[in-house]
Amino acid sequence: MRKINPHDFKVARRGTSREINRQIALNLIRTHQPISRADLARLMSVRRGVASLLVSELLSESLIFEGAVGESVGRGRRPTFLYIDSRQRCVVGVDIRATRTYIIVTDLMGRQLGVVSSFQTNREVDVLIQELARRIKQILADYKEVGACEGVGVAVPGMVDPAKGRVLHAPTLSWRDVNLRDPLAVALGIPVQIENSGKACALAQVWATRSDVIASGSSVFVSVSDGVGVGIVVNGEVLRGRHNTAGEFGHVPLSIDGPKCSCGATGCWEAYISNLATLSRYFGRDLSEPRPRDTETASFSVEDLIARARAGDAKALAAINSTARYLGLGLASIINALDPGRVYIGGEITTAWSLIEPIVRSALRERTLTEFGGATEIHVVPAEDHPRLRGAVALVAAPAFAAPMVA
Amino acid sequence: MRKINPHDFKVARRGTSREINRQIALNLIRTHQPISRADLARLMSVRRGVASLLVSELLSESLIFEGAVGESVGRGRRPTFLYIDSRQRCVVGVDIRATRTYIIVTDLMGRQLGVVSSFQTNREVDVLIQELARRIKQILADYKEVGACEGVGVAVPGMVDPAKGRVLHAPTLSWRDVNLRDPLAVALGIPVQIENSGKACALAQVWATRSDVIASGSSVFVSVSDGVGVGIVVNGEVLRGRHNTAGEFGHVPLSIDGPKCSCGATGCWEAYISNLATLSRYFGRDLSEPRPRDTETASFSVEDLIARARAGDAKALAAINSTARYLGLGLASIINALDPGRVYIGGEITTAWSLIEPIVRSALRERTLTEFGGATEIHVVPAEDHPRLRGAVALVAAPAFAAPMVA
DNA sequence: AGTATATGTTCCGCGTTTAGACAAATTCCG
DNA sequence: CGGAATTTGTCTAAACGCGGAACATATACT
Repeated sequence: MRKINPHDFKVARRGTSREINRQIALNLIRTHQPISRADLARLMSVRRGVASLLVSELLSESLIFEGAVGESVGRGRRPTFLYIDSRQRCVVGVDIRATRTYIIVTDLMGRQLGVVSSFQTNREVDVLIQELARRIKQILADYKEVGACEGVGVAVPGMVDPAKGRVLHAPTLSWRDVNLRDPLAVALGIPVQIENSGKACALAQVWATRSDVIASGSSVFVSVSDGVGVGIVVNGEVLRGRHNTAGEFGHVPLSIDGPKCSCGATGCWEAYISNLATLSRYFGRDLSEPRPRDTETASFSVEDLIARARAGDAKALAAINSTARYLGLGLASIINALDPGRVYIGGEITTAWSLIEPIVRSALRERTLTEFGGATEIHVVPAEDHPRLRGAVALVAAPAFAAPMVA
Repeated sequence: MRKINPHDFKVARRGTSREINRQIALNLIRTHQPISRADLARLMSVRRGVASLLVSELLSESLIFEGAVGESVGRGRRPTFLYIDSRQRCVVGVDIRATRTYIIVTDLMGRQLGVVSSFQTNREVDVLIQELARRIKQILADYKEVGACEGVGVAVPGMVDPAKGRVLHAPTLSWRDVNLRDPLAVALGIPVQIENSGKACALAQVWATRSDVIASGSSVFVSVSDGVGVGIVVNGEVLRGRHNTAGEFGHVPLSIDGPKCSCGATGCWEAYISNLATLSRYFGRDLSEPRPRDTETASFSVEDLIARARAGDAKALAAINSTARYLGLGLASIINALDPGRVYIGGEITTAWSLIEPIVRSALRERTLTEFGGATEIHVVPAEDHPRLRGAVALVAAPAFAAPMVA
C-alpha cells in the first residue's frame, strides 16, 4: 500500500500506458532473450498485436534486433527471435579503490568484453582523472570492435551525490567535495555517472540477469574490505537516503565501548570486521594507528592470512574466526532492522567462506530475533564477479531498462 | 531508478491511465479539500474536461460529494467544492497493549469522532476478542450518528502477518501464531485488518493529512514504551520485510556485552531505553527479572519518574538523562543505516523531551557519520495524537487512497 | 496435396487523454 | 442597468493505445 505523494506525482498521459508496456517488453526481452513476439505476448498477457507494435517501436529505436528465425518446436510458422541490441555499443565501468583503480568494458547486457585492467590509484584528483581518461581512450581505441561507448560508470569508496556528480567525502582517498563526473566527462567526451561503491554493488545484483538473483522484496549487499560498505535494495530500487548516505551499517556499533573506528566513533562493526581489523587482531596490535608499519604488516593481506589459516596457523585461524563471529553478529543487526529476502556478501574474507560459514551462521542466529531471520539466505559474491565494476556498468546500462515513474 | 520485476509486473491495460489519474485526483481532493474541479485540473495539469470526468466517477462511487458553491475570489462563475465523502461512515481503530486496550472511532479522513475508550487487556485471546467485539458493537450502537462502520483496524505489539491476519508472536501478550483477524471479523460482521504497532505508527504518519508531515523520501517512526518499535517508510510505503519483521532496530545492539534483553540477546537498544530499562536504572536493579515486584515499583511509571525529575529528584533526572543518551546513540544507528528525511519519536519518555533533547542530540551527533545525519529532523509525536490508534485506522481507511500497482 | 497449427500483421471497436468550443454564472465597469 | 470580461463546468471531435478477431504466412503431419 503506497501513498501517492500529493506534492510530487505523475499524471498518466495518453502515452503512459505505452511507455509502461514498452519498458515491460524491453525487460522481458532482456531476461528471456532469445524470445519471439508470440512468447512475449503470452508473458505479458496481451494480444500478439500489441506485442508486435511494442516490438516494432523498440526495433525502430535500435534497442533490440531481430535475429535468425528459430527452430519451431511443433508445427506452425517458426518464430523470429528478438535480442537486446548490444552490437557495436559498449559501456565502461570504473572502480576506484584506495590503492588501485580497475577498468572493465562490457556490452549493454553487462557481459564482459576484453579483460579487466588496473593501475595504481593516484589520490590527486586531477591527475587521476587525466590518467583514467587516457587509459579509457586507449582501451576503446585498442578494441575498436566493441563499438561506440555509451557511457562510463564510476564506483567511488565514499559519499557520493550522483545527481550533482560530486564526491562529497571519501576518507580513504582524502577527497572532500570533489567534482569527479564533469571533468572526466569533458576529458572523455562521453557521459559519466558516479555512485558510492556499496550502492554500486547492490545495483549490480539488482540488474544482474542471472536467474539466481532474487527479483522481488528487499536485499542487502555487504562488502567487506578496507571499510564495510552496505547497499540496500527495496522494491527493486537502491535506497539512497536523504543525503545519499543510506546503508552505512558499517558504523552501527557492536559495542559502543569497542575498538576505535576510522570514523571517529568507537565499536563500529567496521572496526571489528574490516580487513585492517582482522589483520590487527592477528598481529596483536592496533594497525589503524597512523604510524609507519613494518614491512611485514604492510605487504601482508587478508588473503595471505587466510592462506596461513588454511595451512594450519592457529593464530591466523583464530583471527579469522573472530572476524567471522563479528560478521555474523553484525549481519544479525541488518536482518533485524530490514528483514531482507537475501544478503549478499563480498570482499576478501569471503575466500575463506567454507572455513567461516558455520561461525557466521551461529553468530547470526545468536542475535536474530526470529528463526526466519536466522535462516535468511546468505550468498557469497566472489571477487571474480567484480560486483563493484558491474555496478558501475549498471549506472550507465540500466537506466534504459528502468521502470517509468508513474502516479 | 527502479527495476521492473520480470516475474511479477503489471501490464498497463486500457483502464490503467484512468485508474492512476482517479487515485491522484482522489488524493488531491483529500489533501486540498475543499477544492473545485477547475483547481483540481490545474493541480493535475490536465484539462478541466478530464478532471470533470474523474470527479463524476468518484461522485458516482460516493467517494466524494459536492458541497455548497464557494465564494468566488474575483469575477466569474463560483466553483462547486468537492469533499471526501465521510458522511455516515466511520472506522474503528484498536490498539492492543500489554496492559490496556484502546478503541477510537474516526471518519474516513481519520478525524476523531467521540472519545478514546479503553479497558484492561485480557491475554486470553478468545476472551479478548469477545470483549473487543462487545465493546465495539456497544460504541457503534451508542453513537448511531457516526454511521456504518467500514472496518476495524488493530495494532498489535508483536510480529504480525497482515495478509493472513495472524499474530505470529507477541511476547508481551504471550501469543504465538494466533488468528486474531478472522474470529474478530466474524464476531463483528465487519472486515478487520491487523498490523504490528510499530508499523502502524509509521502508517499513521504516512497517511496523516497534516501539512508538517513529509511526503517524500524515507522516514522512520520510533516508539519507546514497554518495548521499542520501529516503523520504516520508504517511498510512501511501510517497509515490511521478507517475514514481516523489518524495523526491529530495538534489537540492534549498543553493546553486545550490555544488559540482558527480553529477546534473549544482550545489549539490545531496547534493553537500554525501554520504560522498564529506565525504571530499572532508577531503582538500581534489574526489573526484567521475573520475580514479584514490590508495590512501589509495580505502580511506578515513567511519567512518575519524569515528574520526580522535574521536581528536582537528581537520581530520577540521572536515570532519564541516561536513557536520553542511549536514545540518541541508537537513533544514530538508524540514521547511519537509513539516512531518513525525518525521524518521529513517540512514547512516554517524550513527555520529558524539553529536558532530554540536548542530550539526545549530542549523543546522536557523537555517532552519526556525517553532519547532515546529526542534523536529521526529529519530531516528537505526543501521546495525545494516538499514533498507534491512527495507524490502526489507516489500515482500513487508507487502501482506498493507495497508488495503483503499475509496471 | 490437404489439414492443422503457430507466428506475425492488419483492421476495427472502445476507452482515455487532448484540444477546443460553448453555455452558465458572476463581477466589473461604463 | 446592460454589456464586457472572466471563471467554472460540460460537451464534442481528434489522437492514441489496448482488446479482440480476422487474415496472411509458414511449417509439420498425414
